[in-house]
Amino acid sequence: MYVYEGFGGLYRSRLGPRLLHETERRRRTAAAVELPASATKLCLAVQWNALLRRRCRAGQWAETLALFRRMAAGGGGRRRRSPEPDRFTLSIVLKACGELCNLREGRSLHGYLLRRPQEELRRDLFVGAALVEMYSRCGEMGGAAAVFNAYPSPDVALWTAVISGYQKKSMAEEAVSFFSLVLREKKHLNPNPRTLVSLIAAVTQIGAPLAGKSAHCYSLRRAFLSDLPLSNSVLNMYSKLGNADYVVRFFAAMAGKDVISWSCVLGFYARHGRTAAALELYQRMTAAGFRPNSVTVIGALQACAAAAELPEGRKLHGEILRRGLELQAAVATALIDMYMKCSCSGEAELVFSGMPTRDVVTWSAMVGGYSQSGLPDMAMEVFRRMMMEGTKPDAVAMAKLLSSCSQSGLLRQALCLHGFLLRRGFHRRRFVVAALIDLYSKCGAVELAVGVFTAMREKDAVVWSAMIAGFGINGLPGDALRLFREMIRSSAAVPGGATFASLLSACSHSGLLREGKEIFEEMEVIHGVAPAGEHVAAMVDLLGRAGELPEALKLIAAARQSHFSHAWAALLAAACRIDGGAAAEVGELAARKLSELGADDMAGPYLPLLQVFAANGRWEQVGMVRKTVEDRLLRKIPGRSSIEVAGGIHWFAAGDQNHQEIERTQLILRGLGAAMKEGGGSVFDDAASFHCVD
DNA sequence: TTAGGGTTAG
Repeated sequence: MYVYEGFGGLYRSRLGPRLLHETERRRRTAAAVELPASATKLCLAVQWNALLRRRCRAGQWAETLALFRRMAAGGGGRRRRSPEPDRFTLSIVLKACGELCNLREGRSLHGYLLRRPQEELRRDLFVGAALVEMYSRCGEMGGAAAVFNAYPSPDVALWTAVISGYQKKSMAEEAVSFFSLVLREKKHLNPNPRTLVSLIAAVTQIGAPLAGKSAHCYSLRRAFLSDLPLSNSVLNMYSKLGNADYVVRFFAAMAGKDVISWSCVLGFYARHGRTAAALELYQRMTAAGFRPNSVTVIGALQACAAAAELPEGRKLHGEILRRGLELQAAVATALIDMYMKCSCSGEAELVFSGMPTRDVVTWSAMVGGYSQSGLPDMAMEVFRRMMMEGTKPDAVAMAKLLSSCSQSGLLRQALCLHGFLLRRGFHRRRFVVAALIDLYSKCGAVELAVGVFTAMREKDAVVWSAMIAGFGINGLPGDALRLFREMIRSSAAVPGGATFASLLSACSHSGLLREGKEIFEEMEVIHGVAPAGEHVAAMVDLLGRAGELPEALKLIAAARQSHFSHAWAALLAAACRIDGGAAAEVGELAARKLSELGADDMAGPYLPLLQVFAANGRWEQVGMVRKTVEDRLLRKIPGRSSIEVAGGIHWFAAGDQNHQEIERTQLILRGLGAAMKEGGGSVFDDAASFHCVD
């Protein structure tokens, strides 16, 4: 007797499946149907399994479990006779429990299994793997390891399942130690390519390149690298642990490559700013006949975004539309990000509005995009819309919003946001705290920034650097240097490039020449941070402000060529602040060097040069520079200042001669100050939060 | 079993 799902329900037939008519077969694959009680009493476990498997394959996990409950209850018929679940039943139902994160039902199945009299079922490694998978998916890794340990002779698949479970639950250290423990204790077990894939994924997560290399060597010795997923894992490991040489060599040596291998290297280039190499690889890949998928185009879009390569980005957009990849939220988000980074907010908005569904990542890309475009009000508006439409912000969205608000420098807004993130528990995330410290610092509320900094228990280099920078931008270089010393003395955080950039900038703005020189030397010699363009520029600025132009020139001569544009621009700016013929000559030299480097596409550097020539009465040169600016239609982005008064924001252009407006504002401020004194207003009501942009 | 969207400090 056979039981089939068919049109209108379930029916019995004495015919075997081969004799069923084709249309009947089609009906069987139709939507799942409710099981009629009368029909089920005759079912055997095999037949139940077929029904369970069908629901399982359709991803109908809840229905799978419901069906199993009916099976356990004897199908609900009069002669309640429940068939004995076999290894297939158990593994299907355990999978459903895992997918639904239903630990209770999974555990009860495990208990049921242990109570079964059949020894072979309890020793069945197939069921064991399903149990491990169920516990892993439910995040109950103790249970998964216990299943492994309970087996008298576990196999490599069971071992791999536990390692993979740990790794997928971001317990990479545990994955590696479980691998080592079993390798030591169970001599009969040898890792297979799958085991190594999970191990290498864990090693990559931890960021342990030595362990990664050793797994690579082991795979070589066992001749496992013909396994494409394994060699892709090794490639990914090298690409994440940042060794460009290994990535290129390993990729070149790979006998077989697939779209994953190509996408992995493409992503590596994009993440490391090697945008031309990334786009060239994309061309090579398509020329070699590989079809780019969503991951590939995301990598290529990231490269375009990093290089602000709008024409390439637009071409990719066309390709994405042709392949129908824009429906994937990840692809559309990468497109939005690319357009935003290429200063095309209009096109980003078009992509955004065409998306069928948006998640918090998409919204954050819009918030971040408007922030980068210098439109903090738009960023706030998008954030509000996101909240209105019921998408909850995550830590990244908060960090982006905070960083956007730091452009407006509105203390009241900062206080509101601080309250909001305290209520939602984001204050525990270090990168959010760093953004908050930065925000308070830019609002001029350095004491509030210090409060946030002090309250953070485990500070990383970013948090420390944010506070150091906060002191610097508030004209407190002594505090910045003191905090840096404290960071070195009392914390395990390692100062990075940005830490030193903040310190040098703090020294430069306050003219602390000796301290700046010490920091610059200490940076490379003691802390092993090679000076980047911004460090050289800050140092040139510091020397230039102190009038030590020859020393600044020496520093540039010793710098790497890639740092030249930063350095000459800094020297030009510095030279313009000094009177005298020597300064004018150095300024002229710097402008010429910038022109040779092709780094003079904005009018910015030319304007101070005009001042230098004018101050020295070199009118002929003034005329020449002016002509260059006019001929090349160069523009300078005008600076603006804002002042917050009683909730409203007043804007001024830099160098605004409209004294009446300024005086009026000052009057309002004075009036407000007096009113607040009378009313005993708190600092949080302070209307005089002042900020300069540019 | 392998790759993948928006992260923070100047």
